[in-house]
This record gives sequence, structure tokens and C-alpha cells, in this order.
Amino acid sequence: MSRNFLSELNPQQKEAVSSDGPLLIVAGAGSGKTRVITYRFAHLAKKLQPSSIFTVTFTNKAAEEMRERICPLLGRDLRQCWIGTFHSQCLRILRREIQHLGYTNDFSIYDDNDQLSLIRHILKELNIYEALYKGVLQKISFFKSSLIKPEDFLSQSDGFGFEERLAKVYVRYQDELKKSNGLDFDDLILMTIRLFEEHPKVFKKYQQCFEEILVDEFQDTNPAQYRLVKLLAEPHRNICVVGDDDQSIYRFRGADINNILSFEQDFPDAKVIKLEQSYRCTQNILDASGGIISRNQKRREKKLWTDKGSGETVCYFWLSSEEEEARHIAKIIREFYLKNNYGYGDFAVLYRVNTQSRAIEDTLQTEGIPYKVVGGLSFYHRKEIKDLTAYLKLVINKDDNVSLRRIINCPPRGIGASTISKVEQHAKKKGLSLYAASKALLRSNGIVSSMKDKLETFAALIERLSEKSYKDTAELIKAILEETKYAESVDEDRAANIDEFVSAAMGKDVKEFIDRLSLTSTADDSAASGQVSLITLHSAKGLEFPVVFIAGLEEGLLPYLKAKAPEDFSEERRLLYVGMTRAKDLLFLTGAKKRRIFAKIKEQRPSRFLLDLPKEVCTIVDKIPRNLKAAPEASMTAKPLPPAYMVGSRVKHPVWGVGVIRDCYGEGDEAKVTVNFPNIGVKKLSIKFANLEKLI
DNA sequence: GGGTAGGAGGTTTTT
DNA sequence: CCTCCTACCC
Repeated sequence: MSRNFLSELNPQQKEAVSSDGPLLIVAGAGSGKTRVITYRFAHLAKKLQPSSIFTVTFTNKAAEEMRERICPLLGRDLRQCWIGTFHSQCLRILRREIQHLGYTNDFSIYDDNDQLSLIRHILKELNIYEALYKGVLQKISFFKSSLIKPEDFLSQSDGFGFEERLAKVYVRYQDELKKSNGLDFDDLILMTIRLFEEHPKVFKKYQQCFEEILVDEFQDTNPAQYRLVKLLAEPHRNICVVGDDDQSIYRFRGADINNILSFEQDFPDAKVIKLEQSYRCTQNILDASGGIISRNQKRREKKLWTDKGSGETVCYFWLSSEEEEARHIAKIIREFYLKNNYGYGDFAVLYRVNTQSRAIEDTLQTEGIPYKVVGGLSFYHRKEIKDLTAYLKLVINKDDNVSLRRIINCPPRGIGASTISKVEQHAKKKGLSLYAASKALLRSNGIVSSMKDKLETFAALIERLSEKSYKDTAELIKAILEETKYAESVDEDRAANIDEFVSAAMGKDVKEFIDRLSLTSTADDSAASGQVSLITLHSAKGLEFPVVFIAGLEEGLLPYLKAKAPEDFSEERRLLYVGMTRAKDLLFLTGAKKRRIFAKIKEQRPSRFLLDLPKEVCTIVDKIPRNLKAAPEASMTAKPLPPAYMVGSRVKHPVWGVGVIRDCYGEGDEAKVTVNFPNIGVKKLSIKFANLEKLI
């Protein structure tokens, strides 16, 4: 405790650690951000109780790491401290206080999977057949995380009927959550805000409790999360946010980069400190990535530097196919490995989409290079695990309609659509949850006996499971397995997963276990040792490797073909920037002329982003043999044309009149758009034939 | 109420 | 190409 933290820091870091009042720390890639946060925490803890510092991160991993690094600095137990993810902190508050909002504290938490099944149920119920249901969840979640209520966007509706229907689904969705005594991820934040705004007494308690607010990865906060920390910071105004606007890559999930860009508007007296010394990348890598990111318009200007030296130049290899690309990557890895400079664990191959890993995996396998694919479908998202979790949730919260719908006929017990719809109708009529409605139906004899028996058996099963007390969650899961014979209808793999699930549940309290399960997506086992990491650009954020490859630097892949609006391209650019700045020593970029996209082999062009690489620090190597290549120089320099039709722009059709473009896809003669015409509806049109007129 | 064929669509994903 | 959803049939 007597240790002087400040002596181990550079001047900007020092200031960031010890400064008072509203503070924004703009932390460039590899600038020692975590060190600053942990030291700041330790510094604050000299005069404050650690439990009065409200610290939020985005991942469980980051929160754990922070605890681990602060603990030795303070030499005391931090278990009671408020260090955690936005969602876990809110959950902790809501489990204590949610009765003020008319829920009970046994509420269920719904993940995106649960949300999707609920949305689908509602769309079916409202007879909305359009193939837009995937987007519905994303839109509702976006509205919620942006603090937009159904009536808010209804008032600015465009009269196409689209918003009205969406609002209807939104309202219905919230209703159903409430009936189920359930909260989705967005609700965890929103309900905490509501609790504070509607219950001043409770609010005051927490405001007084938290004298300092510390927010990590601030560039990824959504408006709701920002609102929450602003509320908490009101009385003391000691809010410190840390982030890097250039690494904001979660816009598609509602993250709002404006939170970090305009922080001073909310806190005019805020101090802004930039951490610009990188302890990770070589100067060449910083210059190359700087060339890419500096082309973005909306950003905070910064000049990263290092005393590591310039290092090797960044190389771009243009190869004939994705197989060639993979072979080339494998060849370089092998070379550096044999020269004994690096172990396999020092390499990472980054890519935009998961499907790209296939070709690389195949090659590494045949070359005998050990690798591991990071990310992918997590253990807890597997069907059998989710099924069993649904039983657990239902036992704890009988009103949980989503979990009940999931397992009422799983494994099959003869309760089909007609029985369920009978229960749904009764539930709706009486304003009950499905479980309560089932029991009411059984009592009232308002149901034919073939249905009745089966429903009775199910209700009795849930009752039996609830009545007993269990020494830990494993006991309860075992009881479920025994009663339902669930394990008998699954294959070996799934059975093995179930066994693993049971052992993970040993010695754990049921409610705590479910909460943990709900707020954890990845089984944190990503400690890659001696293996090449294959990983998406998104998942690579926060990691670093001595040697990094970024594969598929081609138009359509990076930037991805779905990018249409300028902000989309800015985000793709940031994504590339994040990838490049993962490299400590060496950075290789690759692209392939021919790539399989779904079934077809497509001709690819190099990514437009390559135009922004400073020539002095980059080497561009064309690996395609002379006689085969079709003027790569020309395609390198030719700036790709911006798409002629953009989402949101207005067009005029000779017959249907004026409409708004909802979507565009395809190129050249293949280009198509979907257009929403008032009073006519959504039409799919080919640009080539539709004879559309562009309106400004 | 449960199985199978046909069709559409197919990024990224901290919680 | 391959997966997952839906609709339809038994």
C-alpha cells in the first residue's frame, strides 16, 4: 500500500491516474490502458472505500482481469466491490430492488436466443408473415438500447405502415416480457435506469454509495449505458471514461461512437487526456494503421508513437486464390517458426467472417501446424444446454413463458400445437402466465381429457422438481434428467456436453448458477498456448500477437459487401485498424483474386483501404504469375465506384411512384433493390429493368 | 402430433 | 454449398 504507483507511469498516464473531476482518457492501441485503470482504482482507494468505486467493463474477462490486477496493488479482498460488466452490475442492483418496478426478484434473464423465439411467437400471433423477422429483433433491441419508446418512433413514422407494425410488435414484446417476469439484456440496463428515475429514494442510496465512476471501453457504450453512468455520476461528478474512438466496432449492436466524440458536451469541465505512446506496435505498424484510420472523418485526432523502433515494413500479398492465400500464410508461419524466432502461439490469422477460417484451417492441418479457432459457438449456446437451462429457469420462475414454450414438449410428451394454443388463449383471456393458465385449465376441467392427462403430467413434473430442495445445481439437473429422460434421446456428443454441464454445476447455488450462465457467453478457455490463433477481427479486439495476418483484404469482404452508408465504411475501416494494431512486430495483409462465396467462385478486387497505406512503410507484393494476371496495377489504383443506389434514398418508379429504398444488393446488371412504396408495399426490383429515377 | 421435403438466405456479436 | 425454417403430408 505504501508503493508509489506513479513512478511506474509515463507523464500522461500519471495525470490520468491522479486527475479529479470528469475525465476522458483517450487510450490509443497498446498505450497501457488497463494499467492506467487499475492504478487509478488503486490510487482512488487510498482515500475511498473500494466499494464506493463503480467500475464497468464490457466483458466478464475484462472485469476479472481488472480484479486480479487491482488485488495485489491493494492487498485486500475485492469480492464485495462494484467491478463488473454493465449487465452484471445492473443485475446485482435489480435482484435487490426490482420489486419497486412490479417484478419479483426471481425474474428470468433472456438472451438473444430467447428474444428471437419470443419475437417469432409474436409475429406469428399477429399474422405478420414478411421475411423481416430477423431484422425485427435487431430493430427493437436498437430502439431499447437507444432509449426510444414505441410512441417515440411512431410519431415520426413515414406512413408506410412499417413503423406501426413494428411498434405493435415492440409493445407486445415488452408486454410478454413483463408477463413472464423476464428481462432481456437491454432491460437489465433500462430497468435500472427506470428504477433510478422513478424511485428517488432508491436512486439516492446508490448515488451516495458511488463516489467514483469508472467506465472502460467507453467507445462501445450505447445511449442507455451512458445514461446510466451519467445518472450515477450526477452528485459527485467524478466520472472517468476510458476508450478509443478508433476502435469502436460494435455500432451494429447499438454502440454509439458519439458518446466518446462529444463527451465534453455533457461535461464541459471535463479534462481530456490522450495516451499516445504505444507499448505494443512498431513505428511502421503504427504508421501503416494510422494511414488507414486517419481517413475517417468523425474521430479524435491522435498521433501514436513508440520507442520500439521502426521494425519491418508491413507487407501486402496479392494471391491467386483463397487456397493460395492460406498456403502463403502457412509458408510464412513455418519459416518464422523454423528460424526459431517465434512459437506457434505467437501467430494469429485475423479475418472478417468466420467462413474464411475454413480454407486456412484445411491448409494448416495438412501442413501440420497446430492451430485453434477462437470464438465460434459457445458451450452454453448448445441446444441441449439451453434446454436444460430452460428447465432450471422455469423451476425458479414459473411465469417464464419463453422457457416453458421451449421445453413443454421437449423431450416430446405429446403436447402439441393445439394443446399449447388452448393454453395460450386461456392465458390471454385471464391475463395469466402460461404455467398459471395450465393449472387453471386443469382445475376448471375446460379441456378434453387426452390433452388433460398430458398437461397434468407436465405440471406435476414441474411441481415435483420445485418442491424438493437440492444441495446444489448439479442435483437439480440430475433430477431433471431422470424425470424427463432427456439424455436418452440425444447422441453421444450431446450426452458428453450434458455430463460436462452437470459437473460445471456441482457445488453451485441454483439462482447464482443461472445468473452466471445467463451473463456468460464464452467458456473462458481462450488461453492459446503453442497454437496459431484463427480469429475474427471483432473477437481480436483487446488481444495482441507478435505476428499478425489479416486475410481477405478484398472488396466485398473488407469492407464487407453489406456496408452501404458512409458510417458503415468508417466502421469497416476501424475494424481493419483494430486488426492491424493487434500486431507487435510483424504484420502481413493478404488478398485473393478468386474466392468461393457461397457456391460461386467470384473475382475479387483488392480492398479500397489499401490505397491509404503509406508507401514508405508498406511493401506490396503481387504473387500472381505474369501470364495469368489481369492488370492488377489498374485494379489496385482504380477507385471502386460508390454504389449508385443507397439505403434510405428516394426513387421514382413509372407506375408505383415515389418510394424509399430499404435494401440493395448485387452488382452491375445483377443489382437489385427493395423499395417501399406507400400504399403499395415492398417491391423487389432489378435496377437494369425497373427504370427507376433517382430523387435527391 | 410428428416427420420430411423444398426453399430461402447466408456479417460481425462483449452481455 | 449448407443450414435452418416452413409448409405440408401422413
